[in-house]
Amino acid sequence: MRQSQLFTHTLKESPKDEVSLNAQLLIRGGYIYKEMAGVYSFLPLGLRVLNKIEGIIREEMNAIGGTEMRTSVFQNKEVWEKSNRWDDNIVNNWFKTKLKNGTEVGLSFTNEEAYSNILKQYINSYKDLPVYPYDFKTIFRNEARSKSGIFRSREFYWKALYSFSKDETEHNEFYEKAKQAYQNIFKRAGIGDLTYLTFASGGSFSKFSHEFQTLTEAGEDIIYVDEKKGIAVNKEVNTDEVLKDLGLNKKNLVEKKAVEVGNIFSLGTKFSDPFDLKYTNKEGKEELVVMGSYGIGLGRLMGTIVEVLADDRGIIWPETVAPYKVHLIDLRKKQDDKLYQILQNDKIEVIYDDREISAGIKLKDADLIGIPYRLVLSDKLGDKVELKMRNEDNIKVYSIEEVIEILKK
RNA sequence: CGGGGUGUGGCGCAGUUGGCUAGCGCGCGUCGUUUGGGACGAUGAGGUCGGAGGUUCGAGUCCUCUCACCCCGACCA
Repeated sequence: MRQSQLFTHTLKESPKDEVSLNAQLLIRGGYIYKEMAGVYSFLPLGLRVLNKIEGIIREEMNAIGGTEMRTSVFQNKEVWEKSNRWDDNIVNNWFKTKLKNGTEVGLSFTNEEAYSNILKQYINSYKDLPVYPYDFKTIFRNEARSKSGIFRSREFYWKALYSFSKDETEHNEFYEKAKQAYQNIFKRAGIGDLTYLTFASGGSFSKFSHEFQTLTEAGEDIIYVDEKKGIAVNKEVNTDEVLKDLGLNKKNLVEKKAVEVGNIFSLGTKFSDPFDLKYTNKEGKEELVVMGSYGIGLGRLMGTIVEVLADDRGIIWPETVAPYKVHLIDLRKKQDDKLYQILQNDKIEVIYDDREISAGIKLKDADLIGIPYRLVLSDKLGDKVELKMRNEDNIKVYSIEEVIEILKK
């Protein structure tokens, strides 16, 4: 990508209606555009990051047997009445609209009903289980108040997987796998060290649900972390009884603010029951399917990475989610695109700052945009090229051949 | 939904007890000089002050209504 072709440009100052660091940097860097409170469009750079995150999640979900599909955004009132979640008095954050003929439809705010309803048609026998369908899609929640930049928005892109298992044992087996997959995701996204498996309230079918909470002052949640054991409990379940259950000692817990980047929980038969989602077991008897739910908000994850890793000069993307691997900056009087072409031919993702503007602006922009490898071409370097990592201070000079070898790794 | 605050060129802001042609910085166009950390000079374009109504000789400034945005709280499958 030639930066001269990128229609976005950076902002020196933050828009006044954004207080949170994640939204400030993402807007200043040209990653997102605020449409209204709690609603953001993703610009070219932002979409690339979102796609990278999606790729990581997809790989991890597929690795544990997930099968990707796409549920509709419009939702059928009758389906939701089965689980008693259509009524606005019960679920207060629905967006609803009407067809021309007056039929009410809802806009997805979660996916349990859609999946339960669809899978009912395909699950008949124990031979059909277990299955793990999931999707990425935009969902809508009419939050009373959106806040914290892209942490809590009214429209957001998420991944939801639902597990359909024959019994508790089979469910628990998958649940543990999912837990591990989630940890892989956050590790690969560069926030593994700050993300804690956190015990939270479980609802009617299990003692606990599990949240993945990333430590940051920008978070909305309070958690209590046992750093040695590497786990945490959410404030909402931080009681003596729970701590005893988990074998945690109050003295080892530290109170922290955190943001929930993912959560998984066991649903038991909460949905299979109202949807009459049953299968016939080996003995010819009907049994209810045991379900689980596994969600991640991609925008929130993206915001969290920004929030946690940024420095005072801008964003610092981990290579795994960066929009490009390399930011090539040409400071020479006579610019040419030779190195850009070489990088392109070697399939190294590169954004090339070919703009005819001052060196200072290019360097400042590179820091703000936060791409991991920075290559600088300059008249004072001759045929050599300078390499600097966004998250390091030292600069090294290499020949073109050498730097290509490094970047190919 | 309760409380507090803010709306003035693309972005960030100033605008006094109502008074003349609404300013400043950044950004943008043109010319020239610059070229390793958001360069400098000259010159130019761009706003009708969130919206509607009202008071007044006169409203960015006062009043009423309204919309949007931000913060705190409540809420958060």
